[in-house]
Amino acid sequence: MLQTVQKAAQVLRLFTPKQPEWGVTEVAAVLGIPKSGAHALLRTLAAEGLLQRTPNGRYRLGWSLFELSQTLLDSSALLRAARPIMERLVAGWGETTQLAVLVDGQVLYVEKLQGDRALEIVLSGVGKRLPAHCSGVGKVLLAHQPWENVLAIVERTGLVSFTPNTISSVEQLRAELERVRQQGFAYDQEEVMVGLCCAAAPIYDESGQVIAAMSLSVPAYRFYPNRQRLTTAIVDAARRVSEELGYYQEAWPWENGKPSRSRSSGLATSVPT
Amino acid sequence: MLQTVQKAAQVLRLFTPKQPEWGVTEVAAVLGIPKSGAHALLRTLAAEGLLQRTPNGRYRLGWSLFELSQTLLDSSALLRAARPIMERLVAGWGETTQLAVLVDGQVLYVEKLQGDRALEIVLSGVGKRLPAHCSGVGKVLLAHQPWENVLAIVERTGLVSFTPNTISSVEQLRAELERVRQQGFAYDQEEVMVGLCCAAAPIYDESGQVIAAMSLSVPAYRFYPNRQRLTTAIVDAARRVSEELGYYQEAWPWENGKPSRSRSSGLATSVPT
DNA sequence: GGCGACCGTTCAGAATGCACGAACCGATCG
DNA sequence: CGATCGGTTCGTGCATTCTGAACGGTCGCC
Repeated sequence: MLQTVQKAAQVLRLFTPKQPEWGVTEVAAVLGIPKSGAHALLRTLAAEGLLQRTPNGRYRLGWSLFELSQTLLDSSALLRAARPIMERLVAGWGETTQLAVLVDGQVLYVEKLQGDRALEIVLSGVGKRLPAHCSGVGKVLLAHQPWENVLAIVERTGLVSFTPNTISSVEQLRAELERVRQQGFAYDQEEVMVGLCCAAAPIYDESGQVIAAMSLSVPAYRFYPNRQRLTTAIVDAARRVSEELGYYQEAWPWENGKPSRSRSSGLATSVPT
Repeated sequence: MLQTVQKAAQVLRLFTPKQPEWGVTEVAAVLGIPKSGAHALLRTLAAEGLLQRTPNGRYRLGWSLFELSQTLLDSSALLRAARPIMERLVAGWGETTQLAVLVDGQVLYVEKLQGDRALEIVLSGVGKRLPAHCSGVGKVLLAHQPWENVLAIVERTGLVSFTPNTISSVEQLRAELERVRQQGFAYDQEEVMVGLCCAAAPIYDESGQVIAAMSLSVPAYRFYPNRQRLTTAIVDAARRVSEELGYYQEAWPWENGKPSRSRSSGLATSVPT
């Protein structure tokens, strides 16, 4: 694990919408490294285009990151597969649908399509992160992680409470994740914001790994009466995306680890690399 | 210049739309480093979320890059300032307008608004790179670089010819950049694609540095009759963006280097090396 | 207007962490 | 069933990075 690269990545992660500009001294202070080291990191990253210098000698994120991100999106089967299905979902329900992945133990929202009946959800947004324990997509994603990973995440970030409904104990979380894994979907019942609910379902890639989660966000008063229909809608949509990605299940919510390969020999071999 | 970080950045740059997936052995071969080294780089980058693993053990770009890119866009005054002005430009002319920056000696397109009268320009596109010597925006950006930088870029990448009009000699380039710098705008007269022209102008930040370029792309048969009006339109639009960014010029296309602050002792003033 | 504090940058010595090649393991294909 | 290819691991020696102190420019305060 090359520590120099780790530190470089740490430096990149410092740059947030709230603090998009950093100086050598600040970085050194926050990371607890000597100024000269921080300087070397920043300077190298800037030379590589991952950072750029401001007129006053400080640093901001560089355009290379934009290029890399575009390459990622361009080559990402996930977004290509999910977008049209999300559009149909929004057209049918008029609610907001979101697509998210797990990054570093947190939920990263990758796509968000807003419906005409939808209320504006300010907390989540494309490119934004949220803790995983409180949202529908977060619980889906955590549920398909090894429990030891989940524990490590929780120990690192804690279980921040957004509303009285937010999961606040590890035991509660363990039970909830178990349920989510078995039933194949998750609810967020006003756990991140009072009055806001959502139903979320996992998206599998061709190897059976859960790589993303999709959700329909609905105001509470429209959620509870329609829970069943919402659930089937999001589960079905997520299943269609998974199939688009090359995941052909025999029995659906079954054995989260590696379902294919050994089960019925012929099937897994037909998957193109 | 931390070489480990340099190599990590090199690895990231390998991932392109054409080859979005790499294995350890390939990376080691292309970079000329031992497999174990490539493995360490890839593994670390993946652990940091800058790469992700595919089901078959190879590597693709990771979602962290998407997050960083969104942070960059969110905090970028350039795009915020340019977009509305580009929209008005498109509304007025019905032609395509583009915004580009210089990354690593090449033009990186950052925004592209297509007009209703416009022909589809396939070569350029958001997140795509092109050589700088052949496009309007590229010539504008090069013109405001120190000539030694330009030389280094040309020596590294050569002067690829797209059409008979493409600049193909260093002397030709030097003269053209000199003209562009003095007149404050550049034309691309079918230099990248036969039948396609554009007019481009520089965008300055508050310190007087050229940080981007804007262009109007027009089919040749509409370009030549309207060249004068196109020129004033794009120059004016770019000037408005610059002013939005805090650049208040006294006399406009004048003294490319560092106009404000100090006149005589001006060379080493703003950014120390 | 001059003094001081702050910040980015440079430098040289010291040890730590990376580079390297060989060996391991698992999958894939003939 | 064996051979080849790809990803992974491991231990050692050397070079690279880390460290802390000093430099020089800029800004703000007195």
